[in-house]
Amino acid sequence: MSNDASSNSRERILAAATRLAQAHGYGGLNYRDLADEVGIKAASIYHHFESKADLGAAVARRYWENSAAALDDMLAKSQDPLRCLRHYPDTFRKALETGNRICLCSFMAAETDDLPEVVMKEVRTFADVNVTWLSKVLSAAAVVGSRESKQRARAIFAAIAGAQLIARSRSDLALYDALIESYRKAGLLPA
Amino acid sequence: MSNDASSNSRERILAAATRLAQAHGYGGLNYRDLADEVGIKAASIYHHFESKADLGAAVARRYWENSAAALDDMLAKSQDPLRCLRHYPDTFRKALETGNRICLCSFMAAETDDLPEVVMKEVRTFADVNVTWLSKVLSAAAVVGSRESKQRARAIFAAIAGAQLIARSRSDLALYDALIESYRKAGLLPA
DNA sequence: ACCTGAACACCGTTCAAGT
DNA sequence: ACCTGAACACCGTTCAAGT
Repeated sequence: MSNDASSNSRERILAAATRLAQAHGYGGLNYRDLADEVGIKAASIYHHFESKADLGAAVARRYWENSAAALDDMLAKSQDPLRCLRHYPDTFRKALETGNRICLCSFMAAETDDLPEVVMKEVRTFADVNVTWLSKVLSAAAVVGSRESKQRARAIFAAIAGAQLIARSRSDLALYDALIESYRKAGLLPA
Repeated sequence: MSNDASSNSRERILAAATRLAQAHGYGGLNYRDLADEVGIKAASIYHHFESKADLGAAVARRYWENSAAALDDMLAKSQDPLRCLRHYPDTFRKALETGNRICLCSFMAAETDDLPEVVMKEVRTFADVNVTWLSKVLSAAAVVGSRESKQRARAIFAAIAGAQLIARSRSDLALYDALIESYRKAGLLPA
């Protein structure tokens, strides 16, 4: 079984750490608050993760794996790349909806100077996953030519990360929606 | 005189704190490193700023005041709103050029949950200053109608903040330039 | 006024001892 | 196997006490 006591604790640590890091960053994530949420003591976390760097890397890896799966799932189910493209901003909206959080990797991108390399690597992969998916979908929907699709994918990803960041600073979900709408009007995102 | 020992210490603390916060955030800004850069002891900082919140607010206020002055100066000197709009991304590029730093207020926007209200207030003002200036210049250059200028201004500000954040995570100045170029191609920024 | 030593609270981490 | 109390070395923050 994968659902024995060990993997359950590990799962719950990962889930709580993800939530905390989306609100406070890697630096602001602390073992005592994390342990409190899971219902164990800080020292017990070391039974599941060798170090904070190890935990941070596992959290970020999990984050992009889930994102990649959700995006691929959306595309497989709808078979409509343009529709997928219209729904892409929703995945970032959810973080704001849930306690005004932001994308884990956006926060970690800001923390570049203080991030262990094992964590940084996963942050970069999150961006790669998003850009690769967007590029494929942009091409399939014929929004841009295949030669420009990666460029445009990067621009969309960066712009949405920025919109999420600014909306968080105002705790204003409507601002996020307005920014996405502006991107559509301006031509960055397909209407 | 404004250049006596007191104001010099204060100035040097502000300057060093700004640089540190652009790289490590408000949470990652620490008094010992800050004091080392200024050549005093950590406790001495409290003679110039009542608390870390007070210092953070002063730093952020200084930051948007300087930005507002620089933007107004650029517009007054060139008298060419379209030219100003083309140079706007350069002001964010400079932070990346200087030790891969990002906009102080972008980092602080991520830290929303852990920021004292006095600091948060200045962070919001930085965004307001930029959006107001962009809105005015967009209108003057007739890039968009005056009714849509504020919407577009917000979109440009958010997108550039995002581009800076992503470029930092890759330590890649060329990526920032490519993102700005993509924004122009897509129609978000005037070519 | 300007500065600092020293205390304080908190951090990630370790480890012997518990179940 | 999983967990914990207690301790460790360290660090950011604060304040009473110096000059």
